[in-house]
Amino acid sequence: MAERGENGRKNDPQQTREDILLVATEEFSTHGLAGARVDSIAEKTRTSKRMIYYYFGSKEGLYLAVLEQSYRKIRSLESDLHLSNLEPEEALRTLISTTFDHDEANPDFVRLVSIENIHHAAHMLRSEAIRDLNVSVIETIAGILERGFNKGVFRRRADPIDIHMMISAFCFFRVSNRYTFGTIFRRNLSDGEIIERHRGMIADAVVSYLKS
Amino acid sequence: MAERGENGRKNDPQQTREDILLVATEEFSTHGLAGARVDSIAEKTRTSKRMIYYYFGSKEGLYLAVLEQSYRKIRSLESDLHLSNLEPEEALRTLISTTFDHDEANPDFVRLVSIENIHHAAHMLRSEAIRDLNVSVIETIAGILERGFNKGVFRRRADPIDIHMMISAFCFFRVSNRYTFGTIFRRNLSDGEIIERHRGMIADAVVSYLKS
DNA sequence: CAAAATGTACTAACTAGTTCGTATGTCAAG
DNA sequence: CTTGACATACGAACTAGTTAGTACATTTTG
Repeated sequence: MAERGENGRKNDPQQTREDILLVATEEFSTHGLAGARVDSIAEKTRTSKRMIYYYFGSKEGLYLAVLEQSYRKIRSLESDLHLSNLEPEEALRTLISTTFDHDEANPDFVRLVSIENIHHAAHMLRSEAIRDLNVSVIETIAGILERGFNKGVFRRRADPIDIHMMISAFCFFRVSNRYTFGTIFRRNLSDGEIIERHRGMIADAVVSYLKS
Repeated sequence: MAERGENGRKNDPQQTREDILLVATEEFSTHGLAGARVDSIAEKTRTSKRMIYYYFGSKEGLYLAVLEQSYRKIRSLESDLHLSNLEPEEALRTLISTTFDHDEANPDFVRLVSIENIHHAAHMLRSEAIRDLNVSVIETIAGILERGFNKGVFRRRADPIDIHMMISAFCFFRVSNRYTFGTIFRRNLSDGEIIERHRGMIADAVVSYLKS
């Protein structure tokens, strides 16, 4: 296949694309769409600006590709959790922990979503790939709520999308607003002890809400 | 004082400043710091770009002034609620409703905070005015939690900052992530019915958490 | 008059996107 | 298997348009 030449260049389109996307993700997530610099991305890449336009057409095209890739990553993680054989409360707690840990581990993703919201989700609207990832979580939650209610564990009939929002809000906010919140309240939300406490807190809150 | 001249110009520094700030708030909140255009702000103002630099020194200076003004507005609203003569649960529910309605009514503020987080709260750090607005809410919440626990209404001893975060997260997220969330789940979070449901939901969740 | 407030027109620097030319891979024909 | 033609992948340097910020002159106000 393609071996590393001594000095001469080596064609490796796959690698080039991925390299650009990786660098661009970082750039967009730390500077926003308008703040990101194509030249800056190009420099940090092992290829040139020419290639960015060759593969992605425009700065916006690149941004969209970055966004799509980020969403694609979650979708895959989300699927294989096998919660249906767990007790409702246990299943819910597991799902919450997973969401919590995902956001905590992927600040870039969180920041990109924030940025996309500033732009009124205009790019997301144009991407079918992104628009079609509603399914799994909501169905999973709906199933858990249903089982829990039937078993008498949950006394409240709640809307699964609302529950998902409640979970997302907490997990997302901790990461998205880490800096302003941390500054105002002099608290480091990346601190291990606080992470542990918060992970339990959101789970307890949701569960007690459903039980009340 | 200063009257509107027929055609000639009229000096009105106060008004000029405010006019610029108003326009700039809108511009920064919809385009972000880097995306905002000084020329665009100038055009929408009844004065010129020269004045922006005369009063605010630079684009960043203007951005900071916008941010400070936005924070100053909440601080004032927050103070006069007189919650200490209400029953703990009632006081908490009132506080939550207030936060909820504030965020719902001030999407510009929410967006500015999101933007500031993208910039790692770098500007906020440089503004003492903003850094010093931690006090009131936390003390208020601490008082409510204390009274509630002593009365036996709340069974859980919770950290007031954590509780504030939980409330903020929910209220903030509904506004900050309105577009992506709305797009993915085909749900309009500005819908009146949903607003009502969510306002009750976050209150119930926090209260049931504290009671559990 | 002096200081504060304002308008007009300009500039230096930056930045998204392009032009032009070159190297590399591949695949069919010899 | 080797040649050569064609498509794909790539680099360096350039450009046209934009944008933050300024120089200079003028008017208002106390």
